[in-house]
Amino acid sequence: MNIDAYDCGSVKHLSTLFKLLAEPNRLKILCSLGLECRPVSDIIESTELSQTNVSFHLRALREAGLVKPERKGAFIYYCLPDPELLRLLGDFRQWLEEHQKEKLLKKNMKK
Amino acid sequence: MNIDAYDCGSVKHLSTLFKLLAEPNRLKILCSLGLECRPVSDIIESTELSQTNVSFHLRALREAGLVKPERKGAFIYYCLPDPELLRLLGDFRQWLEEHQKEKLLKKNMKK
DNA sequence: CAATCATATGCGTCAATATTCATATGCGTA
DNA sequence: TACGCATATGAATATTGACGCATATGATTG
Repeated sequence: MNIDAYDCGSVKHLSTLFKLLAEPNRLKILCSLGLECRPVSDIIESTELSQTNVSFHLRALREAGLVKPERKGAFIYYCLPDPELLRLLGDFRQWLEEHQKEKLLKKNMKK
Repeated sequence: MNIDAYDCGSVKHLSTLFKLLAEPNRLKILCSLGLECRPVSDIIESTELSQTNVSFHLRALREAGLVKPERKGAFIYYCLPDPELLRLLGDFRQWLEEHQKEKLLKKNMKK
């Protein structure tokens, strides 16, 4: 690997994390949770996904520790154990917005 | 969508970005570039991937605007148009390290 | 122009992942 | 206990994405 290559740490672990975040419905779920804890039924309603599908994605997020389940009676509430993740998502979102402005700018300038 | 749901902006665009970053070899390429501009042959050498494969991933990154090609004679140099992306990767990496110490991502790591 | 080097692209294949349907499990209440 | 609601899981299918091979394109040099 090249001398001044940037150290991304464990590429494998990073990509595992990104893979989880790369699924639109999983992102939707994370965003619909926000900083609150919500029962699965809420998530199903706000994301408009099938129960099976929500459960499937929640499992992936849960096993990765990105969401934490907590039983309350018949319901299971899910929440983010670390809201810092939302900040990171926000950073990316902001970068993306700026980045796309530039891209549009370049496109328009060429014509 | 719920009232206090977190606004992740366009989930579709975000997930497209994460999908690009979720591929280990693409991450490798980005990291091997670092802040420098390098010809494809360099990338092939430092990542130890096949020429076809590097070209394949470079195309994806290029079309998303994550890398920028620049012809110099027979060579095509690639670089990050915005080094800020490396900072974001670094943030994630750091977040990951802190959470690794706890119990996060335990199952996905074994692979 | 021919030969060669650097890089890109079309195509086929294979593996991984998302989605649905049907069904199971766990909890609260009558 | 039996029943209904909330959530999870297994099997089957559909979709996506990575990779290699062969070949094409575009630039350099003789």
